[in-house]
Amino acid sequence: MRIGELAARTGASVRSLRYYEEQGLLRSTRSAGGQRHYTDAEAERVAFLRRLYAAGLSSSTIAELLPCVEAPSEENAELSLLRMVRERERLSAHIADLLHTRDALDAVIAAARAYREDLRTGTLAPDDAPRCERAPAS
Amino acid sequence: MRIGELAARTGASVRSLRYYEEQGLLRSTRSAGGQRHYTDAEAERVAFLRRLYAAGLSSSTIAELLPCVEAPSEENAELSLLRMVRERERLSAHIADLLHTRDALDAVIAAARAYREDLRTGTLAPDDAPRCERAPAS
DNA sequence: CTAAAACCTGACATCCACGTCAGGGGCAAG
DNA sequence: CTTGCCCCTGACGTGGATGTCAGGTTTTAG
Repeated sequence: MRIGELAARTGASVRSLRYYEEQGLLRSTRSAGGQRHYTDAEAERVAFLRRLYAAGLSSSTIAELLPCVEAPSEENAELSLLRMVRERERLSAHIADLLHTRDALDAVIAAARAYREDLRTGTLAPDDAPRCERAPAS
Repeated sequence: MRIGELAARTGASVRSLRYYEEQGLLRSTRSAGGQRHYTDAEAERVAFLRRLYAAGLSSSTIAELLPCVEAPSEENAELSLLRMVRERERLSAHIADLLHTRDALDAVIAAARAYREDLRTGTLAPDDAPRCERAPAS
């Protein structure tokens, strides 16, 4: 398939696909006229790349990991494995942080709801505003 | 405390703190000479802001949410609540996506480990490289 | 008092994953 | 051949959070 179809299938823009190639994350075969052609495998690769981007990995980090996926060998296997494990840890920490943040947001929301309830029932004492940013601890 | 100490305490750069203020996310009192002074409450605020930034919220989004935290009132309460709930959903979706990505990464790692094991035991068949990017489905 | 350290404003620089535009070709249908 | 559509390269624009520098002022330590 050509680049337009790959873009349509994966949801990445044409510009992005060329950018991925430029960064060494994606390959293509060229037609006689120079147009890029891809197989279904490349579509899967793009989906994988997009996941990694969404996980906050940068192009260069992804490029470091790809050798394993691409052409595993004795030389790079250990190094790639190490990097992947490290990225996995980073990702886990990030997820934990986001869960934490969501909890904080929940506390803010709960406080806001309680405040609204107080407004309705008229139980509001002066200066009794919810102090959301001091919600359940860090 | 002055801005340098606040920066040291929160891990944000001095530049960032001034930027937060510029965006209306942080306030300071000024000394006679014009220097910013902060209380412990501001340090907590900064920690809260950094959480929100880490969760992918932009300055403007945070600015939209802060009125609730800051000065809840009848007019903005409903709107802020709505926005917060929306951001909470966005955050949840993002977390789910990251968990998904971590699973994919785990699959890649497992494949790489298996490949390494094959190398050691010599059970490797030709062209038996792990195809990590085709790991357990999307 | 004086020097050093910290702070001020304002402005320009940077990074990164793209968007977008210009100017030009490939390629199938009619 | 022409029309239309998709594609090419190259280059500059963007946005958001932050780095960095210049030139000057305030605060603190000695």
